[in-house]
Amino acid sequence: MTSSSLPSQAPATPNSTLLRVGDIAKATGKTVRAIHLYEELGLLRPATRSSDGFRLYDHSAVDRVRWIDSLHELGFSLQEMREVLTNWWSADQGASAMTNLRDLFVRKLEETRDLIRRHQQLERELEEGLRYLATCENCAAPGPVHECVNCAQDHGVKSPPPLVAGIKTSPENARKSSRPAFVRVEDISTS
Amino acid sequence: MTSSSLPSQAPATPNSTLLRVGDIAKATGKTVRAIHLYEELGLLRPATRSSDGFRLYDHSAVDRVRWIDSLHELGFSLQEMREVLTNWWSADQGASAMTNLRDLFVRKLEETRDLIRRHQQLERELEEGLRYLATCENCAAPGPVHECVNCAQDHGVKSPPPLVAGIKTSPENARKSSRPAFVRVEDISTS
DNA sequence: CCTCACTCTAACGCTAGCGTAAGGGTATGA
DNA sequence: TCATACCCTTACGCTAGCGTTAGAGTGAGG
Repeated sequence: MTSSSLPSQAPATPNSTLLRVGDIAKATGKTVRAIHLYEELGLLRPATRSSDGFRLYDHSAVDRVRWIDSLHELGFSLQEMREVLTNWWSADQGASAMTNLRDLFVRKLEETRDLIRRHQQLERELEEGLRYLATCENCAAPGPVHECVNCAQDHGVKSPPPLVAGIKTSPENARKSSRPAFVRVEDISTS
Repeated sequence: MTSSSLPSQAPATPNSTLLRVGDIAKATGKTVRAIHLYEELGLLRPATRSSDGFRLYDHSAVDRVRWIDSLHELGFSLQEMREVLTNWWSADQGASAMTNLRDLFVRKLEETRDLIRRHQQLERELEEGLRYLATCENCAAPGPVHECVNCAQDHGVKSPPPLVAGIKTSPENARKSSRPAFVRVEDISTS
């Protein structure tokens, strides 16, 4: 397919340790467009340009892009990342830059842990839903799906877990907002 | 401020168990606009309308909105939720509907666990970053921030963790894509 | 020599999930 | 009687993070 170890097609420049944008893209799994965007937003800059205008990066650019990716997963926006960078490099003393960064990390660590807790909660709800649905295997009154709303089966719990209850309520809610939709008031369960 | 226990301002209809869109909004923390959107997308439908055209919901609508919220946190798009609903209600037999739902839950459970693992990884990286930065406290050579790139301090690890390395590489990357930017090739660390 | 693979800049397009405004109606309470 | 608090529909606006043309240049291999 493509030449094995060379940067791309050509060494591109005497200094063969430089990478072109496509190389960065392949190395990081991003698209060329994304790399360009990061540059536009001030997150990344080629070390230099080749004579014909190609962007040339050194290897640290790969680290930078991976850094961007990690922070993105941490919920940072690209703008926030730019603030982190300018914040760091605008501090004249390393000590204060370090302190800022540490505070940021502490905040994000808390947020991350919070997010993990919320997802663990959702994990439990899914498990609960599955346990509930498992008892449908031996349903005492198999029938059309709309009868599941008034299910009398013993599912081991008082009421269906949220993730199941949300579905079973109010049948036929689908249908993309057409005419006013009329429903007889008597049909409404008076709860 | 607002009337205490009444649906809103008025009972709105003989059947006092019905809720208006504002009530649903307050009960779920969503905005009225969001509720309307859910309806447009076929995720929710008022049980009926009042004589003057107001949407009137029964209490199960609150469950439905909470359900939407949970699934949203699980990474579902509103479109996907609609598919889940139509999928459920279009199955004529409860058994097959249940099987579909269970498969979906299983898939999402895996995804959720995966996501938790990824965030735990990020959590570790943050902690690692903090441990690294902590050793900056007793920096042997305090100075301007750009010297941190060649830090000779013993941080207890061979190389700075990714979240720190990504920042320290290539200084001054900020500056919103202006002129071509020239850099002397000799300045590039040949890694 | 021609074609392919790669690059450039500039700029419009797109999805999601609402926000927000415009223009108009109803009902409650001071 | 008026102000206030709800509600309605329609429809354009907005942010993020790229995707996707368009139009043009460069170097290498066959």
